[in-house]
Amino acid sequence: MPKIAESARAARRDQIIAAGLACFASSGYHATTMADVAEQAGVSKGTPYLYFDSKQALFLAMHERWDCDAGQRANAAIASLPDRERESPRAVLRAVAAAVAAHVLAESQTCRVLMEARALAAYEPVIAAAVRAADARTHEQLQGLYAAGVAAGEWPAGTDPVLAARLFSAGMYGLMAQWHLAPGSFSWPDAADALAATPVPAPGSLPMAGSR
Amino acid sequence: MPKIAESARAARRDQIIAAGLACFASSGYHATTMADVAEQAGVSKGTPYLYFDSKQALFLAMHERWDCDAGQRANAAIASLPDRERESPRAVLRAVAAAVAAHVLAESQTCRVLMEARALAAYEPVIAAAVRAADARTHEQLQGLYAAGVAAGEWPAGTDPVLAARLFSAGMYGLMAQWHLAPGSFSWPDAADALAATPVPAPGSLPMAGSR
DNA sequence: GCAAAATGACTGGATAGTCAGTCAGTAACG
DNA sequence: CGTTACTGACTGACTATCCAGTCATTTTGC
Repeated sequence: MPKIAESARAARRDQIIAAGLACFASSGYHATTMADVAEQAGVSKGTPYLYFDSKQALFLAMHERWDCDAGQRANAAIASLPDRERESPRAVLRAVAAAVAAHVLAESQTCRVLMEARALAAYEPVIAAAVRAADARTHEQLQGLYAAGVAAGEWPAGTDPVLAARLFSAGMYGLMAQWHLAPGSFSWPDAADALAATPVPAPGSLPMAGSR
Repeated sequence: MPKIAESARAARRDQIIAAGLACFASSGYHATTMADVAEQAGVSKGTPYLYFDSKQALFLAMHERWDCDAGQRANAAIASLPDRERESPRAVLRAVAAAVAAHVLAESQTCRVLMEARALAAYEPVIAAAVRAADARTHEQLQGLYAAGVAAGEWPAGTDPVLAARLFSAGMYGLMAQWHLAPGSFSWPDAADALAATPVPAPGSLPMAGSR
């Protein structure tokens, strides 16, 4: 019944996603027209709608793809660690940070889309849901790492894994934003590694600063 | 010769900026029309163009306004510290972090606009320039604080003030992004304070993690 | 040969920015 | 002081353009 092989259909879908990636990354979501995407993909204006219900649906598909991609990279980085280091949550976290840094350097297009998704999330509930879901998964893994690290004595006792994970992901995201604003203005690997290695004080562990 | 007093003109300008803030914060830059802004301000569709050349110019004016506001808040927070603490760079940094946290909680509208400006900066060179300029100023102050803190022994010797400042601002920005994505999901004051109190390892101070 | 895939002209709606005209406030003049 | 001439702040209908999504038609794969 398939007019074209399943694989051909998937390939065309990928082709459109790739075109969307190129367009959205170089011009942003709003400045990109579906006609741009179609032209970039070398198909007619109607074809993308045979694979995606709407511009937003195409964007969401791309976001999902990036998410899978980044997760695979991180997992590959963990898998490639020597056994000895894979036992150390801190070493794992640093490997993940390094993998993300490498990913940002190698795949700036997909990162642009990730950043844009976050921006769009502020006003588009559907995109917000997708971003939140991706965030929740990342967060869970990070919390697990920090919790294990605290248990192993690699971070100070009393460190709050939830807060630590939040600060780590916030820092990575902020670094990405800075990188896109001023590419090359700092060393990604150094910054990412510093973030992964930084101990996070438990809240209240230091006396509250003065008035305010 | 002006038909209206200079003060009246400034008031009208402010009125339009305020309307823009409300509209851009609630709907975002692209979804907000100049007609929306005009209606919100209670003026006709042509009036905003008597005060701003374009939609983008209006947005830039708002961004500048926020920037001044935030800087003033931070300076006020520093000024209100007891003398003893004002001598301590770390205490100053924590006060600034607390001020920013308070600002985010009290003025979520302006923060939304700041976030959006960063997102727009990816594809709008004029906005990018404005954001970069604001960033550079912030960064300079933070670096000064960290440098003074290292000199005073409040951060570990060898801490790189530039990297530390970058990680702090990245963290604050990332926290803002998380807050907008899931408001109320964490304690801003705690997170901001942890960020300000965190020591940042010098790059290379720890052995590089595994392969890659 | 037929059904699905692809096409591309088309539509309906939206919007940034313009401009000819209105009107309120000011000043100059008698 | 009252009238008139003038100025520029303000208005809102208008235009030129753009674009997401549709659909009748053609092409293609099986």
